[in-house]
Amino acid sequence: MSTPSWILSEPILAEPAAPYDTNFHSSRWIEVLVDCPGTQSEAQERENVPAQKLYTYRLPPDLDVNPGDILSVPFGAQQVGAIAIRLLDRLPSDLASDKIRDVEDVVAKSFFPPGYWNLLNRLSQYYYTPLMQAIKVALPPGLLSRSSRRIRLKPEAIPPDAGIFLSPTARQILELLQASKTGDYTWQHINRQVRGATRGLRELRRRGWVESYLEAPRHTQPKLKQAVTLVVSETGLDLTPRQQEILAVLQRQGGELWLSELVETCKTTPSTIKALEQKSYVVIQEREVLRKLSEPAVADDRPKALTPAQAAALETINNLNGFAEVLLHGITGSGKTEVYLQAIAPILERGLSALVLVPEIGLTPQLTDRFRARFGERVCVYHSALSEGERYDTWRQMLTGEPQIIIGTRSAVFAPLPKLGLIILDEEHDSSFKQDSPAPTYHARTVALWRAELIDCPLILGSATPSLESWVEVHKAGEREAIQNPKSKIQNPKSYYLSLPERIQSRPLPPVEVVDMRQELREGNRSIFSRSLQDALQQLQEERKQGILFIHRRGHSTFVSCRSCGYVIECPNCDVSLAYHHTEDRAPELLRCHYCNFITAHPRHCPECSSPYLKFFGSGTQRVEEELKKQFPQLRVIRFDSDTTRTKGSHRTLLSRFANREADLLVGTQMLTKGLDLPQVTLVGIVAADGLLYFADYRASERAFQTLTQVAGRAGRGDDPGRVILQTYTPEHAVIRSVRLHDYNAFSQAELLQRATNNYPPYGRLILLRLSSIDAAEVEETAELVAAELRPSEERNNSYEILGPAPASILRVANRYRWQILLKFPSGTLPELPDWSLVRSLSPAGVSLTIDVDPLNFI
DNA sequence: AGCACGCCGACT
DNA sequence: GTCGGCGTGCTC
Repeated sequence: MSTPSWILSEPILAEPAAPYDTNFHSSRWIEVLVDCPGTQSEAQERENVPAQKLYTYRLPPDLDVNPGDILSVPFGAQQVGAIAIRLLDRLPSDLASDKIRDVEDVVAKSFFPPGYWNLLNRLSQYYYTPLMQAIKVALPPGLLSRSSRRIRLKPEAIPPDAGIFLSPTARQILELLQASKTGDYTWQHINRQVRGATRGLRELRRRGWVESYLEAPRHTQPKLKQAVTLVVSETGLDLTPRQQEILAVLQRQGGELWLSELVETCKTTPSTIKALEQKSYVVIQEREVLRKLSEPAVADDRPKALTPAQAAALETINNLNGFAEVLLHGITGSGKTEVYLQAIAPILERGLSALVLVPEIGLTPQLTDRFRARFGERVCVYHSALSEGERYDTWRQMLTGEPQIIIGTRSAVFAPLPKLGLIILDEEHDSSFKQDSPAPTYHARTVALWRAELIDCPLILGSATPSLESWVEVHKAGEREAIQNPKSKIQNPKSYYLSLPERIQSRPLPPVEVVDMRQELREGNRSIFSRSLQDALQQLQEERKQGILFIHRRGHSTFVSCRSCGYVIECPNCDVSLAYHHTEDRAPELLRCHYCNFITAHPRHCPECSSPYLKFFGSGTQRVEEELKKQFPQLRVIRFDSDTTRTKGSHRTLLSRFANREADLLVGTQMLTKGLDLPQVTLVGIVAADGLLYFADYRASERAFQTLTQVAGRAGRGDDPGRVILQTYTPEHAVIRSVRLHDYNAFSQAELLQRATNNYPPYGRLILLRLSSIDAAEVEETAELVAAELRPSEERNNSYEILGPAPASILRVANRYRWQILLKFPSGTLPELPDWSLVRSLSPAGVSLTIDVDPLNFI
C-alpha cells in the first residue's frame, strides 16, 4: 500500500509545537480537517488519491494558528470543530478567494504531544476509520463540538386557536414545542420526533410563531479562579481598620489566597477586596485550577521485599532499553502490582512518565490507592467516567511533561504524555480493553503496542491468565529471535516472557474442589448449594472468616415462565426474556431487560392465559442472596454486582465495608474477577460454572478459563489458606479440569491446537461486519448484498473466507435488528482486503454498518 | 450533520 | 399545473 499524500506524519505536524510558535509567520491561510461526516472518505484509499478532503480558511491577523491546533470554523450554516493541518502562503489556484471564509476561533493550542499523529494515523488505517473519528476517540470530549440549530417558540405571537391555520405536520411541531417547559428544542430533536419536519418548520417560521437560531458551540475551557496576591505589605494611612485586618490575614497566609477563601476567612465581601485592589495593595488575577477528583487520603507506603521471581522480573524490566513487549505471567496473588510499582520508580527518577491501563477503574480502588500510597500526588486517573472538565484538565496537565503516572481504562491509552517511559497493561486478557462500537473498534493492547514502538519504550502486559494472543506473540517472537539471529540483540520485535509462578510469601494456590451437581441431585439435594458448599459456609460463620460467592448473572432469575401454558415473558424491544429482579420483601417486584434496560412491574397473572402460577428459572445474585438468608440467616451478605455498584464510589464503599468485616460474604458477578485483592478471603464458591462454558463463539473456553481461574484466585491471598468450591453439571469438561489443577499450560496448549486447526485467532485474523437497522427486512437485504459483494470469486481471487451473513445471536436489541458477516483471514499471509468504501456504499442510510477489526464480542 | 436542489407521483 | 415526498450532493 502506498502512503497517501495527506498522511499527517510530515515534520510540520509531527512537531506542532516547533518553531512556528515563536516565529511570526506570514501565512494567511490554513488547511484544516473538518469535523463533519461526508467530508471524509475512506482512510485507506487507492494510490495517489487524496483520501481526506482538506478545507482552506483565511487567518484573521489577530489569530495565531499553528498546525495541530483545534479550531472552530464556519462550515455551511454552522460552526464546526476542525484541526489545523497545514499553513499556506498562497491560495490553491483552483480555489476562488471569495469562497474562503475566516477561521472563527482557536479552541485549544498545541493539544497533541510530538509524534502523536503517527499513532492516530495508524489507528485510522488499521481500524478503517476516518482520521477525524480516530482523533475524536483520543481527544477529551467537548473540544470538537459544533453549533446546533435550535427552534424556539415565540409564545407572544401565537393566537390561541393557532392550530386550525396549520398543516398537520406544523401543528404537530407546535404541540411538541408547547408541551415542553421552555418551548425550545434542537432542530435535530424535532426532526427525529416529527416526520418531514422541515416544511412544517418553514410554515411556522413564516407565520413568525417560532424562530430558528444557532447555538454557539460550547467548548470545554480551563476553569479559572480569582487569586488575591499581596503586593504592598506596609499598611498605609489610606486603609480602614477592616482593610488592614484583611491584609494581615493575607500576609499570615503567605501573601496569596483564593478570593473565595479570603472572603470566607475574613467574613467580608469581594467588593471590599476589590477596594484594596483599587488602592494597589493587592492584585486579583484569574488563575487556572485543575478540576481533579478528590480521593480519600492514603497512608504512605514503601517498596516491599521481592520474591526471587519478582526480583528477576524486575531486573529484566529495569534493564530494558527502548521498545520491548513483556508478558508478565504471574499467578493470582504473585505480586504483579509490586513489580509494576518498583518498575515505575526508576522511570520517574529519569524524569519520564508511566501509563498504567486497567480494565475498570471503579473496580480497582485498591490499585489506585496503592499507587497513590507509593507515589502520592504524581498519580492521576483518566477514564471516560470523569466529567468533561476533569478530562480536559487532566489532559492539559499531562501535556506539561512533568513526570507522572496515569492510571486509566481503555481510552487512557491515548493519554498525551510527551515523555512516556513505560506502559503497563494490567489484566491484559480482559475484554473491556476492546471497543466493539463505535468505530474505531480498537483494542488498547494493540494501540499500546504501537505507542511503545513509536516512542521506543517497554510495554508490560500483566495477567494470571494471559490472552492466547499475547501468549503466542511473545513465544513466537522469542523463537524467531533465537533462530534467526542467535547472537544479535537488535532483533525486532523484542519480546520477553516473565513468569511469577509462586504466590508471595510462598502461599499455596487454593485447592479447587469440583462438585458434580448431578450427583448432588441424585442424592436428594435440591438446593442451589452443594452439601460441600453448605458445610463450608457453616464453617465460615463459625470461624468468623470471610468468603466470596461467584454467580454468573445478576438479578434474581433469568426468566419467568407460566406453569400453566409455558409462556415466557419477553422484552418488547429485544429478543430476550426479561429477568426477574427482587431485592427484598418490601421492594417492588420488577422485570428487567439486561440488554436495553426496559423495566416493567412483575405481572400477577400470565399475560397469555391469566394463570397466577408464574415460576422463576435460573438463579442470579439476588436469588442466591435470598437463598442464603433462608439457609444461613446469621450470615451477613453484601451483594456486589452492577445493580448495587451503580453509583459513584459505591465499589469503594462496599469493599471497605467488607474489609472492615461488616459482612461475612461477598456475593457477586464478573466484577469479582477483576483484580480484587482481599487478603481475608479464605473461601470462594462458584455457584454454577456451566453458564460460562456454553457460548456460541470460539473464545468461550478461553473466557471461561480466565474467569474461573481469576475468581478462584481471590481465595487465600492472606495468611490463612484458602479453598475453592466449584459447582458444575459437567465436571469432566476440559476447562474445569484445567481450572482445578491451576494449569494454564495444559489449557492453552489444548486450546491453541483447536485454534490452529480452525484458523482462528491468534493464528488467523477476523473482521466482523455488524449491520443493524430498525427495519428487519432492510438489514437482511443489505447483509446479503454486502456478502455477495465480498464473496470470493475467481476474478477477485480473495484470500479470505466469508461466514454469513447470519442474524446476530440475539437478532433484535433495543428494537434494532442485527446481522453479521464474519471475514476470516488465513494466518501468515498479508490479507487481501475488500474495498471498504464500496462495501459502505452498499449500506443505505437506515442501516448502520460497523467494521469490527479483531472482534472479541460476537453477541 | 444540515441544508438546498431536483426529480417524481398525487391532488386542487 | 403545483404541492409535498425523498434521494443526491455540497459545504473552504
